[in-house]
Amino acid sequence: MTTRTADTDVPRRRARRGEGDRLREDILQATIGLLAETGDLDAVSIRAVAKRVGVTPPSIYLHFPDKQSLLDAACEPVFADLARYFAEACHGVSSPLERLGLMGVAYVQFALDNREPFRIVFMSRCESDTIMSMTPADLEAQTAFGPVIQTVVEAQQAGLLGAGNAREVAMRLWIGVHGVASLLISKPYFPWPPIEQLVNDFVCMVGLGLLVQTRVPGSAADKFATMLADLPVVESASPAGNVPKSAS
Amino acid sequence: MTTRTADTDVPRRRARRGEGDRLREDILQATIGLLAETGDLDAVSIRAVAKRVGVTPPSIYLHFPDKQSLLDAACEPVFADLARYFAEACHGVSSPLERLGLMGVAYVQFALDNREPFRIVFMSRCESDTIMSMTPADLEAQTAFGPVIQTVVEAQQAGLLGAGNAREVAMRLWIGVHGVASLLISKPYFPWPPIEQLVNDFVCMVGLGLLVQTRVPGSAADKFATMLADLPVVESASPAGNVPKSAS
DNA sequence: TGTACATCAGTGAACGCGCGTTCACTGATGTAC
DNA sequence: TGTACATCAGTGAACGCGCGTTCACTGATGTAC
Repeated sequence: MTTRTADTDVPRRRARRGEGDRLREDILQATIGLLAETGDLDAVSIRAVAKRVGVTPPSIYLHFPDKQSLLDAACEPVFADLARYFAEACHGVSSPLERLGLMGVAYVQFALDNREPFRIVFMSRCESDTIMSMTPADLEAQTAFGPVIQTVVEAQQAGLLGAGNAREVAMRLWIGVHGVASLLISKPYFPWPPIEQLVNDFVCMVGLGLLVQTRVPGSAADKFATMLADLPVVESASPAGNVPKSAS
Repeated sequence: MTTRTADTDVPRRRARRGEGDRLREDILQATIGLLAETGDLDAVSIRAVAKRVGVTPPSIYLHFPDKQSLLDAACEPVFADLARYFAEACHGVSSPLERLGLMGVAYVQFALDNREPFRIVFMSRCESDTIMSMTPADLEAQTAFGPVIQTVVEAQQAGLLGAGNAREVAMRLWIGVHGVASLLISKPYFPWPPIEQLVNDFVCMVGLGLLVQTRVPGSAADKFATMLADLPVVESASPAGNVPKSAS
């Protein structure tokens, strides 16, 4: 009745006819679980996954052609998951500027909640060929980057941010929060201040910088000089509230 | 006269008596070279290093007790190298604010010039025990983080930045440029704008954000509201010039 | 209701590989007499 | 000046390991008659 292997964590009931796909799902979950628990890509071997599922290594190959496909499949939902974090963070918030701040916080939260998938997808050099061969448009559509650009555009249209290349502005925002997320993941032992405060302060700083950068005319030198000498008056717009903190 | 191995890249002259340490240096250089050329930590095996030096694997053990020690030794100078980048970037620049911007640019440049060592030291999770067991003070002293904090303090004393926890301000700056550096390294294929422009724009944004954040009183919400409505006048100070660009 | 058979989920043993590391050794180099 | 010898840099073969993957197979499940 039960399938046994010496190396198995849990003896496993053989799937019934037509239920072969159950094992596929179990293998994926085991892979994700191993990634999360060990926090180490090298700890995820075909053998380790098989052992965790309670099955022999060759069984993996009934469902995935090779190891890379398995890893790809385990990381495949990561963009969709991130997009969900974004959507939830923005839910009911009308100010695009505030939404940008909340998305930044959500990005960090997502990274901390999904450390290894995040690490693999956002922090490792080698990617599956699919991502490397994407056009910029595909990238934006499939990597949760599109909503960020869209929100920047909305902020510009609302007069909250000055005009400018929305993609590049979005990249600056991404780059900033990526710094927070990746350092918190790779240097957890570093004597950081409390994470929430760190993230809020950082997002706030970036938001303020972006405001000045896009709205105050002139070169970087001009802006710094202006800021330091005597902050100038620019055409007014409605207040955006506390970007990183309060929702809705 | 020459030492030969089937697997050798270059036949190697045996060191004379008392010159045994020459091999040690060659092994280190080969390791660094392999890291840089392959861009892959996994490509650096004892065997690969030995082959590149033109020596058999056991010879490595005459100079390093194990593989980890070799990797540690190869990455050991990384902080000192970074500190040198910082020093060169700041040379002859009097404004602390401008120096901070130049250090940010230098951090990114350093990362791009030393991709694999940077990756290992700043982007990977596991560290040698020595770093993990350092006190915050040691960390600052030995990781080139100290000069950044020091420069923040100077900027505060000069009235360029508002008062506040200098360590935390320095961290925010580090986090920001780390986002640039790590994304450029791990996602080189991403359709970035020209790197110099990207870095300058980003550093400028962070610098401006920091100015507002530390100098304009009030909560984040207040500051955003103020910025958006009508930028306020704060006590003046001398202009800082174009932070990211001009040196000396 | 019983039986032969096709299907299919999964097994067990083995493959070749490259790895880090060990250990007994070799042979050139320098030194003492 | 010649020779025996100690030193020391480096070798060569082997170890055990875990890896990804292959392949012939087994045996439970469901179906046709």
